[in-house]
Amino acid sequence: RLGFSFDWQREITTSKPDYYRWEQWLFTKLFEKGLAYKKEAMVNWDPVDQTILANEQVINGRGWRSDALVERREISQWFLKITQYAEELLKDLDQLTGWPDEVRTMQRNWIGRSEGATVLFEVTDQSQTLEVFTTRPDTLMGVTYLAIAPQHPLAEKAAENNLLLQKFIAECRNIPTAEATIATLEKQGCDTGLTVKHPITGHPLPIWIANFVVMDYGTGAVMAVPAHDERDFEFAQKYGLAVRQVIQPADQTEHDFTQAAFTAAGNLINSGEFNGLSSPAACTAITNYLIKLQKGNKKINYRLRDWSVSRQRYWGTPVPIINCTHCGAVAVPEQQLPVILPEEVVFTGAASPLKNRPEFYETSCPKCQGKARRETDTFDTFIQSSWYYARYTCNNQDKAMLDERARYWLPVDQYIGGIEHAVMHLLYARFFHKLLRDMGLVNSDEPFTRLLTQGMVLKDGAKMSKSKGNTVDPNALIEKYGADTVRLFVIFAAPPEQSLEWSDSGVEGAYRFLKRLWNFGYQQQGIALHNAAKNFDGITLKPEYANIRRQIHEILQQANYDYERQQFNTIVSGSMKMLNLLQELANQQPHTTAQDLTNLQLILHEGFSILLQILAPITPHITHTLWQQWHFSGLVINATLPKPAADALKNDKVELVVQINGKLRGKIIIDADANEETIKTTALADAQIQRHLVDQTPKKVIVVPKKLVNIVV
RNA sequence: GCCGGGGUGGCGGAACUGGUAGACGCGCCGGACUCAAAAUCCGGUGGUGGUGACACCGUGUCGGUUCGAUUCCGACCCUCGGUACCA
Repeated sequence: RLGFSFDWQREITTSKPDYYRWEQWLFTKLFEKGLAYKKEAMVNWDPVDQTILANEQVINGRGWRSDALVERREISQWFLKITQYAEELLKDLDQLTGWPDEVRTMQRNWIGRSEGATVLFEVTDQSQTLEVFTTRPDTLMGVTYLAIAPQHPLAEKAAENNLLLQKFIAECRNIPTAEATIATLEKQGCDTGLTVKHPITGHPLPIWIANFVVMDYGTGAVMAVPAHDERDFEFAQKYGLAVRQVIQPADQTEHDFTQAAFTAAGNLINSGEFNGLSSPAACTAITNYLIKLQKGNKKINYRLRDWSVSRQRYWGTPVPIINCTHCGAVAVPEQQLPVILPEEVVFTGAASPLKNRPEFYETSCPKCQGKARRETDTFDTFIQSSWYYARYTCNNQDKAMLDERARYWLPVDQYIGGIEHAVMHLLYARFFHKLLRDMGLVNSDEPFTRLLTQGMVLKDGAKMSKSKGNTVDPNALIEKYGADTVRLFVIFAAPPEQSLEWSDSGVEGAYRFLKRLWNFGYQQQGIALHNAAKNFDGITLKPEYANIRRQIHEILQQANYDYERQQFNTIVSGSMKMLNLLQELANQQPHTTAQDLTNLQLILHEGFSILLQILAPITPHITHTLWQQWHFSGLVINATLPKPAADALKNDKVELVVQINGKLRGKIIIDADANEETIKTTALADAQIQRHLVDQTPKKVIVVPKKLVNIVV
């Protein structure tokens, strides 16, 4: 009813096997290529409800329903190797010029490429080493301790005969997995009693377990340089660990190391043979030295982690894997796909019902034919949203995931979605597109050429949602005001990227405008008959008419620009201005000479056609009817927005603002082609300006063509 | 915490590349029409002072650059989105 144009023949349902079978098929191919693999990962475990919780379901460290303290648990999960595409996902952001800059920046930061080095520390009295990654090898001589994650194998080993450590590690098990929680945690640590040897000096350094070191980033261990890293500094202050300065600020100023770390680059001191080197030079020198000692290497590290795609939930695409005690994880053969999710299941309240359903999980190994167990995990729903755009092109293809139609249509010209999808969904979709490309299913590098991220709809300051009960039913509004009013209001309320505050009185305003438009169209209909075949060739308008026609074309010019930059709300305000202008002009008709009436009506005729064309995409129904009533040719919906006429935009007089010291003090009207000297003289001679300049001598006069004159005194 | 937005009249918002702050609309005030109301039309509407011409202040806060800052720079406050199992 709102006049949207959906092609329902292309409808897809991601929860049906004819859709999800293809992502099962893709997964088995990725498994063969080594791009899908299994590893242990941390989840939030609710010990009372005996279930895995999403981060959203953990509130202040407790389960949202049971209120029990959440525990971390390590379980085996399926991952896709998105990190193998990290470099390309990063590099290709440069070619996405049709995307908002902030989205590209967020993705760049999310991928988080950093160049640095790995350093190996030998653990004293143990035949093992501890590897760390650092972006600041120049600070190596300032390392005073090492910090490892509570889940690090070395932490567990150190705790074997240490009750204090066991207690600390146990406490850390109650930290939820969300990054925001970990990052805002009070920093806490515990000395393991173990030490490592500094790779260059051989000095012993203590190893601490720290609650803020995460296993997922780098190696789960960091070298701490409290003098030159804020977090290390805070930790060292708290536990009385040494602070050793090795970087001197480049401007030779003294830094107070009792207050804060000095984190900028500088020149090396207290670093033996590396003294005097600048930070960048030292990074290279120290890394090379470590390479020579075989105690380190250059390394590019990414913040981006591999994508965990298994979920221990029932409603989803079953992971197409069979676990065999002899053969390990085996992909379900193509001819056995899809693995259909049973829909008649019994919910027990705890684990996924698939786990209680032997007829689902009991199967045989495709390789050795022995007894085997089917995976009961399902896919993350981000998988479904990562390729649906491609499936629209060939939703009825039952022999393949995609066909030549996908290669014909893709990439998507214009994609629209909420800003909340700026990173995850859009990064996963880009990743999937590259996977599909590498399998020959699509032939472009990126899925979406242009991206518009729209804002949320708010009511009474809060996000409009069913759960909050603050929704507005569009049907009631369409019933009362019609589809065009609803469309116009929504477009007029805010630019699409901004959130939109719903207001009922705003709807009234939109309705009023359309009524005025309709009335104008009806009252002035007679004009259409006499002007259909006419144009402005050879006609000279009197100045006030030329002025109105110029304003009409200026609005048209602005509308062209606004459609281009997708700022639709100002197109509506432009249309309102234009109707005001036309109305004003139409009201003059009874008081006009016969000679002028012809020209006046010609302007109205042209102006109304422009107005309808500007509005057509926003209010298609009313403009369609008015377009026909006025006998304009074809259908307005097929018309392309006209460009402004050069002769209409021409203006021989321009208004210039006159400022004194940047303050508005007057205005002058002057010939458009007046030279700078004339402009200056006219401005200074202006009575208004003269009054302000009493007893003051201008020092300088700045002329900005077509805009203003600023007199500096 | 970190990453990315946003903050302008009573309200939604406009101001394109540093150059007239508040377009357009809502609301409100006054008027016309009407027995009256609704609808419609006309006028006014950032604040303070002034009869007035006009002056001063004003774009989250504080500071800076500039002839000139909503726009650029620095610091901060508030708020929204994301933070890898909400999607």
